[in-house]
Amino acid sequence: MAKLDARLDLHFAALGDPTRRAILSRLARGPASVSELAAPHDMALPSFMGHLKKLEDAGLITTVKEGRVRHCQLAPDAFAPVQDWLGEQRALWNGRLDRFDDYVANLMKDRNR
Amino acid sequence: MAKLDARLDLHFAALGDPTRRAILSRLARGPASVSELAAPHDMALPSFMGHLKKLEDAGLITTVKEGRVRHCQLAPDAFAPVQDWLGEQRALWNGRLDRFDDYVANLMKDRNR
DNA sequence: TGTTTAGTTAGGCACATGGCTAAGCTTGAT
DNA sequence: ATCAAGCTTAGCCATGTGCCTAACTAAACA
Repeated sequence: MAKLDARLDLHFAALGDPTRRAILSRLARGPASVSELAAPHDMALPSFMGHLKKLEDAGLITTVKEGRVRHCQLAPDAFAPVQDWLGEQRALWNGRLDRFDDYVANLMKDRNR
Repeated sequence: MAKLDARLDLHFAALGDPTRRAILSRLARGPASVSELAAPHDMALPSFMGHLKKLEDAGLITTVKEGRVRHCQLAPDAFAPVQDWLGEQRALWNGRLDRFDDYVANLMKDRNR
């Protein structure tokens, strides 16, 4: 669980920045080089690379260097951990509702006695 | 778009911390007071309150003070913005957006420059 | 009325984050 | 052999984050 936690930390932290979400949206349309990705963002290249590094550290994208160009693409199943966590929360919430139903059911039973 | 962006920033940033995710998991089981929530976390109360504040600022939880006790609960549809964003990404990935949507997205990108 | 309980406010410290410039290093083109 | 393109490294700065302690306020209780 602790390992998963650390991964989720990186995932959510990476997603908590509009520049990085924009990069992901761009990559969802297809792979691109660093400078292609950087072009629409009014930011010095080293700053931009910092964002790419966080996305890669989080496992959201993968990059390969070919010659002097680095190609980037979305990682397969990039959002699976986030989806899974949301699913868990949903399950907890539903469990709560189930218990609430039980509670109400019991109340009714008691009342009818 | 800019407003949604800011909201997503807060959401994801709030989720990017294990303490705060634990709070949400606890609240998914039902409402609780501040000290009930804080009990399992080995942390000074002011530090813990900082986490609660971020969750509330992000709109993930709501709190009400009754007497000297502050009651906390999950906000209704707390995760909707995150779910929506993930849905969008999925749609992009699946290439489900038609040309008009693409056209609008590009327009907006240009406008924001 | 005095004490305990439950938060809150104030302030401080260490480290992370997000931005910059300047300089360096491969690779591809001329 | 030289120059340009495409990163990459190094180092700096301002601000934000996450934690702490100490002192405070406002209920609830005895």
